[in-house]
Amino acid sequence: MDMKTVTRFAPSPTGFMHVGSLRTALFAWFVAKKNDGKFILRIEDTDKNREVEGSIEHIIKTLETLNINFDEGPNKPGDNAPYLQSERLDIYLEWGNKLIEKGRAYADPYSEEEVGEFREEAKANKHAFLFRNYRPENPPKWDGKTALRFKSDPKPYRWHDEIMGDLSAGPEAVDDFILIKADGYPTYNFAHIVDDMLMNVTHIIRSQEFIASVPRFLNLYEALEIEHPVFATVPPVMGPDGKKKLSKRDGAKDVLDYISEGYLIETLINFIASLGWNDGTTQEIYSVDEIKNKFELSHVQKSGANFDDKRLLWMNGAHIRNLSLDELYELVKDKLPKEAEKFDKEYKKKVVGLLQERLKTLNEIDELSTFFFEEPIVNLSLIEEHKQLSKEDKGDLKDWLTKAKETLEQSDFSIEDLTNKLNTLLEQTGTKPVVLFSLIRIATTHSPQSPGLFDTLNLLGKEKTLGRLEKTLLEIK
RNA sequence: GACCCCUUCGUCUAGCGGUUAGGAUAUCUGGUUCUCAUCCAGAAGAUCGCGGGUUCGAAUCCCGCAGGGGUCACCA
Repeated sequence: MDMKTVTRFAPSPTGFMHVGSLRTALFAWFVAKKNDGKFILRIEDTDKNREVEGSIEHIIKTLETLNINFDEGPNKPGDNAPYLQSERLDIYLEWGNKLIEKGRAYADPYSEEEVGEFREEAKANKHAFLFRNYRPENPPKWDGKTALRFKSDPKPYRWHDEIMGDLSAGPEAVDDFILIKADGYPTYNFAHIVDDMLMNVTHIIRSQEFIASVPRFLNLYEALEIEHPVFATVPPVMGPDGKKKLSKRDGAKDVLDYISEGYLIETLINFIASLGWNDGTTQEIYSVDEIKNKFELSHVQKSGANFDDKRLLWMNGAHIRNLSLDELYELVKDKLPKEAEKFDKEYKKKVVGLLQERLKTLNEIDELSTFFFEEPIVNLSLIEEHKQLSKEDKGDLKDWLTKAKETLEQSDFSIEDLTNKLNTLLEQTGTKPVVLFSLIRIATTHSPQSPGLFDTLNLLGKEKTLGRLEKTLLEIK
């Protein structure tokens, strides 16, 4: 018997993937890969009304962008094809008929409206609604034009969940539910059980909205005379207010948006995995491979976690700093200012190197590197609003800047020489570093922030530095 | 109305009968010749939701309660 671990991610094609759905996919992927198993992408498209066009492609694109590679899926057929439930209708019919033969399924003689009335009635009497209380005595033979309903065998259940632990529920949690809808499509409740069985899925990793349905699933597994896979229920990801599940309405966004905003794949995976999972140590920053190797369902938190984007931002900076210069350059080379294309790769790489420890997102490279590629517009307000420089006399400032220019004219612009000459100037002018260095820094970058002065001047080079100083001197009256 | 699950610094979390309740982030302070950031050092921040028990001893085990979340669809 093949005991290979098989997990699946089974989204419905109703839109993009957000943080919550990505986490479920990630955990399933980790379980498969850690155990050298198989990861399947299955699309649960059994509700035509809710389907959003293009979302299957979008989900696949998301998984591929994040390198969450599945072994089988709609565009990667294997032993278990097809992977769209809408293409497996004959399979569900076959298994539905088996249940009819066993006396465990029957044609639902009621219309949706009639069932709705039963429900209202139960609600009015403050009772829990159970369809089985309305179960028809002699249901008609099922002709496939009405709903096929499961004939439940109510009983209490105790079961184990790899994350939630030991769970239990009474017989009131077991009811007759629809297996196949009047339109011929199966419900999730039926289709996923049949598919997981046929695809040899060993672990069902799903979000917690299904936990209340497990007793009904257990009853169906029994009726089908099959063993159920390992269950693992992932807690919800909450919105920033911590009140409710993160939803699109509360600002949950497309995971791909984070990529286009300059977050790294590694950050996203590290961050989302850390929302509920840890390895018991104090480590915070993990590579994807590390998580894959260390991941354990038993170490997943039971309670919901808040999505805190400040922590995400910190983690992104940490991952950016862990990158080699070559890796970082490849990631940001297309995000540099337009003018950067006029410069050679070596220069651009040096700019990226100086900015690496300052980046929180990749996209910040544009704004932070502008003055390395474009001639800045002289901005004296940076001097006027400077804590120290604003206290100095304008004439003195002009004098010091002139002397700085004269000094730099003599420099070969190596970091060593720049350091020596500017430190000497510091003594000659009797100024403090905060005054002289800030002044030169602003006069050459006209930017509220930059890398260190010597690094900046060294990279800008003599010609540009002197040109900018001259331009600034002309503006100071 | 019924059923189920959850509850440790603001946030993410460690902890699984004996800890000064640890780490990270966020916040604040100081240092790193200049800004921003990094890095380093430090501060503050949790009566472990509340109330009972069991025990020599409980954040950890048991029972209530409260708060939060989820489910009760011909949606997944």
